[in-house]
Amino acid sequence: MKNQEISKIFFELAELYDMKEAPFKPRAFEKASSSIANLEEDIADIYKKGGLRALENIPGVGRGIAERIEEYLKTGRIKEYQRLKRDFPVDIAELSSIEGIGPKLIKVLYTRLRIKNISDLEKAVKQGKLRHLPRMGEKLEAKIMKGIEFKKEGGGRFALGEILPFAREIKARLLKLKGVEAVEIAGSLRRWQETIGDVDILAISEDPPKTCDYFAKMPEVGHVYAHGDTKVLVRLKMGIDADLRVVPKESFGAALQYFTGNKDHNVEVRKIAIKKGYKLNEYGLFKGKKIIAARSEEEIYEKLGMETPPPEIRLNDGEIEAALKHQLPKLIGYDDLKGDLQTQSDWTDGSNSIEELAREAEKMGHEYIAITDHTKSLAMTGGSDEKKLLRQMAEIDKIQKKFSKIKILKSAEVNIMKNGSLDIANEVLAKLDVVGAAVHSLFNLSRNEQTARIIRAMGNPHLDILFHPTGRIINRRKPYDVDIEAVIKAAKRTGTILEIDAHPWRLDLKDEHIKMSREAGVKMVIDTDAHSVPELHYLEYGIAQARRGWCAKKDIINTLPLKEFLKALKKVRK
DNA sequence: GCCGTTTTCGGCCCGACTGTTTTCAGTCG
Repeated sequence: MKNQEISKIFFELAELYDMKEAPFKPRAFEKASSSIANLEEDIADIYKKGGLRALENIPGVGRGIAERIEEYLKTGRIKEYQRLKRDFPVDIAELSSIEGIGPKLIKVLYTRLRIKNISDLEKAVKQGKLRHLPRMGEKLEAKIMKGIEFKKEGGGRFALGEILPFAREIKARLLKLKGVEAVEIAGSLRRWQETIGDVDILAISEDPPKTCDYFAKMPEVGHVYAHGDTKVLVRLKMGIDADLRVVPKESFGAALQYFTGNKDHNVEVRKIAIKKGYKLNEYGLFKGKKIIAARSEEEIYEKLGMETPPPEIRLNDGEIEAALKHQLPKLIGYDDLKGDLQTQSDWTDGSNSIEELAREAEKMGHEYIAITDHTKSLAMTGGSDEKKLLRQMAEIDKIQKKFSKIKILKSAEVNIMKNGSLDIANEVLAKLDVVGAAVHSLFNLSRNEQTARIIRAMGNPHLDILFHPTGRIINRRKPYDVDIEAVIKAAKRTGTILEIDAHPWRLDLKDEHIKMSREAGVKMVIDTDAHSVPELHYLEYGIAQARRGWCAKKDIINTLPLKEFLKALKKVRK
């Protein structure tokens, strides 16, 4: 797949044209670069199928850039890039990944000091050479050294689940400060993105400088990049950056709007404002100097003739068009689920008893909880064989007597074998209330084999739900190679439900697959994959994921009350 | 170089902070 190579070349072209102070071109290449990096499909396939015309359908790609892509696919290079690169034979992408280094500095670094990469840069910094460059001094030199160190530490993006609880704690602490009226978490956290690059927090305060001071001096802070009266930028010791913006009460909605959408969403919304003769910034929607709307997000979007898109979908991925037409879907709500369908008890690798899990689920207001312990071929977890499963079912009958408000569903997370068979006999599966199955082995099968294996399992009339359909673990394990479109088609054909695994390390299906499933008319469930009582509260991550996939309540089967839920399973069970 | 309810030319998102300046360029989000 050449997407990343091509994306990198366009990123460097953007920087190269920035060095030349070319107007607008840099932004055009930048946009094309990020748009190509985010493509799901192999760009070579797009070209093969539809030629230049198809390439031009990629956002930010016009005739000119399409031709450059064609050139690269045909010859393995782009002449314009090679020509420009002759003047700056520098690893531009690497250098600009360092905080504080942009195209102008890269240019000076090379022309004056022949710095080509991070290791050259590090040497020069250590020799104190940077401070003598124009508009440079000791402080900037130190800042760059810091940037190099951070880069070496890795940094990168964190899983949502690692950061959200932490951000909520900071929010709670800020709210306790005197004079602080409101605090909201914005940015990618408010959008519930599966990985988070930094933490954005907004506050209303009677004393902005004091609130900023508090933030800059929190014990978690490792380094302060910037500390003004209304804005603080820090690096937390855990390795993620965090910003605080203190904004006036009158413009809180505008600030929230400004700091929630991803960049593309915001740019589009601001363009709509301009078309209507307005200007939109973090202080409000303006006509000339006059404020038209600022207090709430809703009034801003309304003045722009739009519905307010839920934060989770503010990505310029179709939501703006839908909002302009007043055709945004009504997304599933955070209180809409009636039960959990994947939980592991201490019968296998969970750490709590069935009763403890059921008790907590009941407290959360669930109508049902499925106990889905692993099965025998997952030996390391003490997975159940048929006998153990039957024993567990009898045990659940006993435990059920202690509960009146919640139904404990007999279930299992059955293993899908290499050939696509399930590792529990059909006679026993037939006795369960609901059956889930998943791949836990042989992640390296070829795409064809893996896909065929999973589709064969879905053909089993006893299998209701395919758990974590792609097997990925965020930041740790890539999904196995599987044709997800084929899986979705098979789900439709066989009436198999696809899982949205809410566990913050999994979030599997991911948003675009959820969107595809929904469009194909495939039903889904959201469940926690909890291995302990606290993890039963992970549901919110799954709901957010479903919202990011534009799901309505009706797309998700476990929004149904118990009876209807059971009716929605495969016919063999009815 | 891209793009189109301003539609094939003439626009292109916007502001805070810093460091090095004596009015602003560069970077970032």
